[in-house]
Amino acid sequence: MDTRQAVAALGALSHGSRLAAYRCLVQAGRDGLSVGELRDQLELPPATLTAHLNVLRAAGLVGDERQGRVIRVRADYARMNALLAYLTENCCAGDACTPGRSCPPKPTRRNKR
Amino acid sequence: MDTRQAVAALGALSHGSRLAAYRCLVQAGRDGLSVGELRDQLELPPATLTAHLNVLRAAGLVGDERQGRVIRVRADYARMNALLAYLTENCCAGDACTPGRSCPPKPTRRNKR
DNA sequence: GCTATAATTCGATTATTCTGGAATTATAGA
DNA sequence: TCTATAATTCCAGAATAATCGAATTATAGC
Repeated sequence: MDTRQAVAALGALSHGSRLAAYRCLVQAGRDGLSVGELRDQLELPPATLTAHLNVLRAAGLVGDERQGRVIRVRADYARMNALLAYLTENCCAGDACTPGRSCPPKPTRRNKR
Repeated sequence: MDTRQAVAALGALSHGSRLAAYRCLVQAGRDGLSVGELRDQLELPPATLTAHLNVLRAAGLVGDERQGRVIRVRADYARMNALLAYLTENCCAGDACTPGRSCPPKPTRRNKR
């Protein structure tokens, strides 16, 4: 995972509704949830939920599969692991921190966020 | 760490410049860096850097101490550990995930983000 | 083809964040 | 006290994100 992807993943999770959605999906396990089930849990209007899901999708944190009329959404565990690994490697805390990494070059003008 | 704090921390890190700043501070270790040193590394205008630092401060990810004219900024490792713990506990990935947690109640109207 | 249901995209509005120049505050040293 | 330096706050404009009703697309079943 590179910095760009980490920023996208962090941004995707930095919203109460999206974090809640992601947690529901993690808790739901391998089968995930349909969009409708998620909607019942989170009580969001359809367009709003879709917008949030699109952010999570773009960040690669969830994947989905159409099953007939229903779209089943799943947490992408590998992605979350990659994010945790990124944070641990690059932003790790306390005594276990490995020094010696160079300060990253400044981000490119576009897409800092 | 509660959800509110996690959202704040994730939001603080979800920006290229702030993530870069935080990484510089982690890499700098216990002594941290002065704001001026950070400015040299990141090449940001003073007001912009201060604004970003204020976000990191509000999220509790960095702390600072005035030393004469200079303000020395340090990464708060405990906070990052708490964030990693939060993500691991609530959004953990793959086979090690502990099921059985309940889907969180929907966030309050104000301050979802 | 028709109807019903699931979910999305479209489009417009509102809210929030980002950015950075200029003015301000804080401190050190002469 | 005066000057210089460090960093901040203030403020406004630009950019981006959030929200969600209405229209649209996709699919199933008859």
